[in-house]
Amino acid sequence: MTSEQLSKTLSTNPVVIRRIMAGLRDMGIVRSERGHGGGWTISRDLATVSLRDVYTALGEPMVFALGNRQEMPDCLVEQAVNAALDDAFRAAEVLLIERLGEVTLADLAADFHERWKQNKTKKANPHAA
Amino acid sequence: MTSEQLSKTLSTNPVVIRRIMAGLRDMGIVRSERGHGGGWTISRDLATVSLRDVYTALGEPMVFALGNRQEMPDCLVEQAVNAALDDAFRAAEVLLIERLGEVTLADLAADFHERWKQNKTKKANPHAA
DNA sequence: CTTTCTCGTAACATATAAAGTTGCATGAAA
DNA sequence: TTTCATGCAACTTTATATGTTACGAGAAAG
Repeated sequence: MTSEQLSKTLSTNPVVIRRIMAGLRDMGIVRSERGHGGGWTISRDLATVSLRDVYTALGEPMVFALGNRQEMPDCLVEQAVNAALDDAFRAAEVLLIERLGEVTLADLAADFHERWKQNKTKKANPHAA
Repeated sequence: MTSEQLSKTLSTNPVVIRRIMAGLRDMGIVRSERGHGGGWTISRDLATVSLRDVYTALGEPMVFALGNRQEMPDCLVEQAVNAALDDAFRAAEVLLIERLGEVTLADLAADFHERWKQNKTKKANPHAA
């Protein structure tokens, strides 16, 4: 698919798509081709790509909205608070990334197909139990 | 202390202090008094207040910077991704909050005093091992 | 009872970062 | 050589958190 097509599907802008896909391309998850007939193609078996890989490809963006704080403040109170929060945040982040590593894009595809079937059934029989 | 004093200590604005302290007050962690000689006082034993209580008092702000997404999108792909992410995020959040519940303000105070002593020693003997 | 000091709160302003946009260069196929 | 695509830099817009101003209300001091 082209960035143009993807951006319409996702209600955004082709350049935004390219920005995001660039990370995935550098990790070898997708490939891009220029020129006529070009666009984006998947270049790996979906079963070999985990959400953790995607997270890494996207530059490991900040996981937490909280705790966007100074690394080594002079304030001793702040230091004490940071030490406590760092422990907790680090533990939570480790668990999160571990979980992301357990889900592959193939899993997501399977889940999607499941939902797709459910959806068709529901549309045919809107009032079924 | 007054909001004015606190705001100077924390390099911010008195109104910001009041906004934040309002949550702590509603949870009974601090008390505010108006008028001459008023200000903020701690109203509970620090050993009975955990970081989790503070988190709750602050209105349980969003923990994660990622996944700021629609609850039940029409897009089945988005649904599948959300389901996977929700699992992971929920697990991480549970762990984080559990950890926050294990740290009391008294713990932080003790840690602060430890740092304070260290700091004094270092100032007296800057080149000690 | 008037002044002074404080919080409470709403409304407004500013700053920052994420998202979106424009423009143009580069490469590839028709 | 025209058309279609990505690559990339620079700029604009938008959203949100933070900071600010203004004023009302309560409480103590004089």
